[in-house]
Amino acid sequence: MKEAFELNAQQRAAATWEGGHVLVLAGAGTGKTRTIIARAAHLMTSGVDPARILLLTFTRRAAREMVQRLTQLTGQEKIPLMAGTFHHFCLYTMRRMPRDFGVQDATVIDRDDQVQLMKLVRGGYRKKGEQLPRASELVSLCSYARNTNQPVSEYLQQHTDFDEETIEKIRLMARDYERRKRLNRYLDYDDILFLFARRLHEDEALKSRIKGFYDHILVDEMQDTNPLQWLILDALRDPARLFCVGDDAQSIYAFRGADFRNVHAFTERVPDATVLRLEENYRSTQGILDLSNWLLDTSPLQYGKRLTAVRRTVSKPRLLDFENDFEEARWITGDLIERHEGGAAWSDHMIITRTGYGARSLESFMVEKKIPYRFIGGVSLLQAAHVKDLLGLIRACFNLRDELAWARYLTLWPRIGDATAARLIKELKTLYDIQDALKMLEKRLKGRRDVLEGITTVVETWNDPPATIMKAGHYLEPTLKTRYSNWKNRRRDFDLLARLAKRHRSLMAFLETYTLDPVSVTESQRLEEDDVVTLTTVHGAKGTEATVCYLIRVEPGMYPHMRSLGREDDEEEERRILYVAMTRARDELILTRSLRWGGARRSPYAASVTPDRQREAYFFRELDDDLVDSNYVYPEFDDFTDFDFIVPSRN
DNA sequence: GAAGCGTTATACTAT
DNA sequence: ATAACGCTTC
Repeated sequence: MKEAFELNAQQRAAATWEGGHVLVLAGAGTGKTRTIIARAAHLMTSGVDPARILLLTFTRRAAREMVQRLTQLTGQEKIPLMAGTFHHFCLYTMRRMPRDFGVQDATVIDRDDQVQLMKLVRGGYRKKGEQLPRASELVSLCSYARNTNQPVSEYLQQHTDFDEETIEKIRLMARDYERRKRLNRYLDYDDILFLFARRLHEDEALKSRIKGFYDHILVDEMQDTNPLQWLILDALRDPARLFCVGDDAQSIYAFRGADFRNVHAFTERVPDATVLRLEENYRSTQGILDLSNWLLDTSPLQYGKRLTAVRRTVSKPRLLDFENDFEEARWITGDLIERHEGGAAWSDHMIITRTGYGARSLESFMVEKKIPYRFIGGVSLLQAAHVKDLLGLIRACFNLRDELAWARYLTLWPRIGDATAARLIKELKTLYDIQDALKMLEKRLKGRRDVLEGITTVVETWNDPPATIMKAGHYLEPTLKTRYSNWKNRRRDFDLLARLAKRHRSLMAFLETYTLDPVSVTESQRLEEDDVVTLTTVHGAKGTEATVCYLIRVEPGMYPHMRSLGREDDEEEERRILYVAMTRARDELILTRSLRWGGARRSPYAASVTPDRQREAYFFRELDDDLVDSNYVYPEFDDFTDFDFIVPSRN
């Protein structure tokens, strides 16, 4: 094996550490990924069987990338190392040990399904005119409590303003939600971690067996792990050694229960652990780091972090002001085209947005100017309405108790609404297999061959995922055509889906993969293309970098986002979000904004959070002029051609 | 009583 | 773009 790529002294010390547990504190751009890969390579050269190394990353994308780089580095074709997210690892292990966990034929549900299911539960609790949190908020609250491993009621009492009566109601709804999931044989994201962690902690023998699988556990993005994930790591360590890498200044998932005590309290929890640091930034120019350092310095918290560039180039970030978000989008797309014509690859450019919604005008310009891009964090392919219709049919055939899938499929047909569907679903839940279900539906829906034929179509092609999708899609076409006005565009997504399914042996495995690792519509369209611009949310940009980064809509109300205002911890997280965004850039960081409205417009929060309040909290309110090159970009003359009449002059 | 239709509110981050 | 809601029709 070739010796690992070049490492500096600190990186090498971490990668070749021979002692016990390690926490590596690694600032942005200090070669965190490189060090983890070098660590894995080092372990392999030292004779560790790669199958005994567990690599836990934050996204599946990160895992794929690391394994790919490790493959290149070691020159081996296939490395049998387990690499993936906590969720993947836990589910994989539970499926591999069916007798110990009993979740083998469960359906993994996404956020949308969680909310749908909660709606059904909530409906049973709401008396007319009564105020209850919306289903989506209930799901967030329950999910947060579970990820931080505390009872819902306790969490609500300590951290929210709900009155006792409402808290009790939410507690009961949370309980019913859990029951309903079990009855439907559903696993939501939280169940995957929770069930795994619970079994490890209640069954010593099982814990020992699973512990025996690994000697080394490498954890990326430790600052964004939550208490449930810590319980898992804690159960698996000793004799396995932990190698956790993180940066508290880049913690941006507190809303999901991430707890940076997993970093701060590491040495208390693991007394024999060593803390190592990576401090030299290889990614960015000093100008980009100066602005990033300044941002952390304005915090009341002490991050104790000052990034210093190894690179010599300085290049200050640019801060460009526009008349409005259309001018901003027009300029960025124009700049991209100019750079591309000048020989730069599309893929050298990344556009970073705080919210998916905030990038809408930009996206329309990208489409209009035909710039190839993929949107990380855009609407997931599996969540598009017509795709959910199709998957409803497929899922229903696989899991008779999947009530959301049945409801979706059955109500697709004329004269079948919520009430009829609910009656049928109740009966379906008492049956054992799809043949019984067909018999029952035949009896109940006399003369409705349309509804039944869809099911037989799926059952007949069950072992050929792309064929099932194409046949089912073809079958539903006449019905869906009447429901969606832009059917032609939507129809294409079925082909995309079939193409994606080709790589999978079973339909449910295929769906599960994309439920745990959602692909946006634009991503799936660009499967074979490498040279595309990346458009991403800040959260999606975590762990990545690009030569040129455009950070759009850096406006009051956006940084910090107005929804965070008034809650100190949330506002502080917004600072880290901006920090993460800025530190993605290698050579050029271009910040753009429009100050015309003095804050976000036409949003329900704009009414409760005044523009003044948004400006007051704005991170760039008192920006040091020396840190950026600022410009106001005037609209081009040609752009004023919208008038189709002449305003007469007065003289 | 259930289905279907038109109008209106809503939009932060995501495994 | 989609879900929720209220109202009309079957």
